Amino acid sequence: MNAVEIEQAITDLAAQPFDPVEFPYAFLEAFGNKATTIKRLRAGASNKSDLGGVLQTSNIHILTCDTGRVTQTLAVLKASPATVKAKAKFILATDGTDFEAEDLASGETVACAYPDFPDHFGFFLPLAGITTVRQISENAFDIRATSRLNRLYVELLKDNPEWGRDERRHDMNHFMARLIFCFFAEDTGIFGGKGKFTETVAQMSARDSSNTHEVIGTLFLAMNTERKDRAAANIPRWASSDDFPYVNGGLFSGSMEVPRFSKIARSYLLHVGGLDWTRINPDIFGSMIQAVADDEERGELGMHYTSVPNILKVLNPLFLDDLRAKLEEAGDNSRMLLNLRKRLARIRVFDPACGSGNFLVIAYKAMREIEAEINRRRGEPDLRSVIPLTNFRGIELRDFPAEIARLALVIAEYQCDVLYRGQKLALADFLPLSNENWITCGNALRLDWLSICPPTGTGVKLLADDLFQTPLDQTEIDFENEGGETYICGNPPYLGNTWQSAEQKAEIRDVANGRTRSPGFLDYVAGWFIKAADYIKHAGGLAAFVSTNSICQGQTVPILWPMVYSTGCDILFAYTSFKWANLASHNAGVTVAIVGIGAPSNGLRHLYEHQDDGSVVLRDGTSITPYLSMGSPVIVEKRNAPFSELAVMEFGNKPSDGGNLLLSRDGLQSLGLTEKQREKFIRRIYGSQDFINGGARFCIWIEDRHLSEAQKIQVLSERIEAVRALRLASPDKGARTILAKRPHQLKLMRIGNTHTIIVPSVSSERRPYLPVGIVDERTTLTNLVFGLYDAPLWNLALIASRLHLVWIATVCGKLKTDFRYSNTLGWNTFPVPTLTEKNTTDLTRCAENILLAREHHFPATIADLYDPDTMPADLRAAHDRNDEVIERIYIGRCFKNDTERLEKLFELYTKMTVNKGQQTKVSKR
DNA sequence: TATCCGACAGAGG
DNA sequence: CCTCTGTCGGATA
Repeated sequence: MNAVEIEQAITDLAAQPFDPVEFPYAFLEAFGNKATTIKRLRAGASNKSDLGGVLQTSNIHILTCDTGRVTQTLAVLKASPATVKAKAKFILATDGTDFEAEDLASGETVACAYPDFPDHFGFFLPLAGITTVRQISENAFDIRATSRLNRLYVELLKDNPEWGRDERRHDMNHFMARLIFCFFAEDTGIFGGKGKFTETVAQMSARDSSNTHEVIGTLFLAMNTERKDRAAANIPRWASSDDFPYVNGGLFSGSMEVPRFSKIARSYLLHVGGLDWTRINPDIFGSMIQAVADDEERGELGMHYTSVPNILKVLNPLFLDDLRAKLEEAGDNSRMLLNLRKRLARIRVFDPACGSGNFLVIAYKAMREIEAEINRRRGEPDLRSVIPLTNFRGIELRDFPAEIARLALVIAEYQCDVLYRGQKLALADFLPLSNENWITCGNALRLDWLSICPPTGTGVKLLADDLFQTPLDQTEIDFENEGGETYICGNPPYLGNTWQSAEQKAEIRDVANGRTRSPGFLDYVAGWFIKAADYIKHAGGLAAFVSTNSICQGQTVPILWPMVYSTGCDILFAYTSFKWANLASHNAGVTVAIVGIGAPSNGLRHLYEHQDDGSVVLRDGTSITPYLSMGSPVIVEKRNAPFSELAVMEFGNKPSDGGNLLLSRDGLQSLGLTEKQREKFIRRIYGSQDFINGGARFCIWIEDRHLSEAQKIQVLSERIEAVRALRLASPDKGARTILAKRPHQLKLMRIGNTHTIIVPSVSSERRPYLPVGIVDERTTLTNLVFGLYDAPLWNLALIASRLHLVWIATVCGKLKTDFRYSNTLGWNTFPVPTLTEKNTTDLTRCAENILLAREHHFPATIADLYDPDTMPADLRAAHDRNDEVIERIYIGRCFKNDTERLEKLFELYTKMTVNKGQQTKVSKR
């Protein structure tokens, strides 16, 4: 169960009549305990209570009691030896009127009226195993609001199905945004009297809900009508009082239609309104409720939000750090403080993938904080903010988040005013809302950013080819940015090339606009980097995005980065790969990097390197490579053949067999072949898994000349036919046309004559060396490993070196942060000095020693042997020796560290690409 | 034809 | 459940 589901469950529980016997079980069930767990507690088997209550080991001790004895009961629970013995985290006592609980670890307590205990659900979330993310209990309000709005939304769509169709979705979303505004406004004093909106709806609408939509519609109309015009508009007195001011700002203009409310929907509405909306966090809340309007995402309601610290990883280096440094520098100098304030007023923040606006909101809040400090130092604490909300611009594809983004900014502005200037001044300046809409709903890759975020005073015209896509009113909004700065930021969508729609591919191709031959390889997020670079070329500014880390790896680098560099942009700062946490259940954790680009300046570049232990180390330097390492930008292009005398490395066999040609050990047994048949028709096959963890797989291996003989064996011919059928049905043209004609074989039929050196394509980053090994002439490879067929052993020594690992880790792609080997990107590009005969002899011996050391530990697997915590000393020594021999060949001594290794490799690579010119095609065996 | 990638995916503790 | 670590096959050039 996720937090939203739990909130719903305990809200339901609190609404039911109190049953002292059932309550403990119902409470535990609401927190996601399984029926069987509850059953065992009921039966008493796992109930450790010594007081007649319910005590779940390592969780909670619950005791219901007679009226008026709650406090005493809690004390009894605390004193109970069973509570300690069962390591309970919480104790809870209630009589159905009062409710008290204590978190025994922190000593924090909750005491409230029984019906209000769901307000404290965040307190109990550890019961559901939700402890890892602190934020969720800190933002309990946002989850409750999300949960209740979701119920309302779903209920309304049930009653008004036509509002769920595409053409009415916007109306529905706009309606929800209006409601949220009203809930916020009624609790923050913007409307007269706390809870005035909800109260009015409750009073004026019939209990049977028949006229709820009319009451709400009337209130909306009032908020869209200036006082002086209300009489003429026939607005009834109850809606036209001072309690409901003129709001507008586009929020209450447009269609005034309100969906019809069932009785249930009406009660949900009143329920949502009952929350204390002053506690809303516009940044968190916004991204949580996005899912409300998304049919596919609704199952993970409240699970997707970007954490504030992660957003600051973008915003701080982008411009906030600099502003704070200037504030520091200004000290109490009134003139400098004034200049800084003037600068703040002209800063624009532009998020071209703004979602519900959390980057914008956080940037806005941070700037207000700086402004407030300036005003404090200048003795002007009451001064109206000079930071215009309209300078926080966004583009969002989805309608509902776009609505919410603007609302979130409006709420943030009000909250900042209250915080820094006081409630009274905040109220005085709040209404009416500005009429402009600074959040554009549309496709950021199709819209012209220069017209949505136009640089003023530079005379840049709209780009003609995008003009037709741009809503005209966007270009008419004045920016208060004369002579100001623009900062582009955000977390755009990532989508690998395999998963993009034709539409999305076309967008990327159009954005690249002929500047690369291979736009088809780019991740969708690359479009934002290219557009940002183009924007900066015309209008200046800086940009930083959270991005899948793959844009700084492997094949993407030579496609994307030359394009960005050609606009005159450079990487100014970056965060290296880290896991981007959200709470979605099946989310394995996407690995991201943050990259900031802009016109080069003389200033230092900042590289924030994530270390293995989770800490971040900041390194300053003059240049950052597109692989996010320190150093001048070298770009490694893939090659079809190695430099110099390295052996040829080939891709493994792709089965494309639907499991018919590959066999487990058991599968092989069950074929029931004779010894002779096995000799002829079966080979061992290795994938990465098989090699690293020591599995055993086999494959059916039928040479063309043995085909007719194989077909006489029924088990084989059945499998061959199954493969033929599968390949004929494949969406892959190659599989249908070529592979289906030889269904008795894997895609390739490569196998060594004497031996094969193999390298797994993906392996854990924890290992200190790349796993590489050697297999015999009866063993072939899947497409998950690379093979050097019959290659001299010294090649293995090179692959097993620290030097090679550093190269692969830098220039190849990654799967999350794990090593992903590539022959074209990593092996064929690996720079090696010319090797003498003595060199190869020495290296061969090193390779043999490594293999021998491994054999001493038979039957340990590669995974066992190369576990950094338990790697055997003799194997480590063999590798040390190997590294020493290799590094002497490179520079006559050992390298000091990986940084030096990489520098040398890039230097050699640059030399070799210049000397060798274009690669020479080497014929394959 | 060869091969890079995955807002992942599936196994295991 | 959360942690760990590499399958599999489509899309590309």
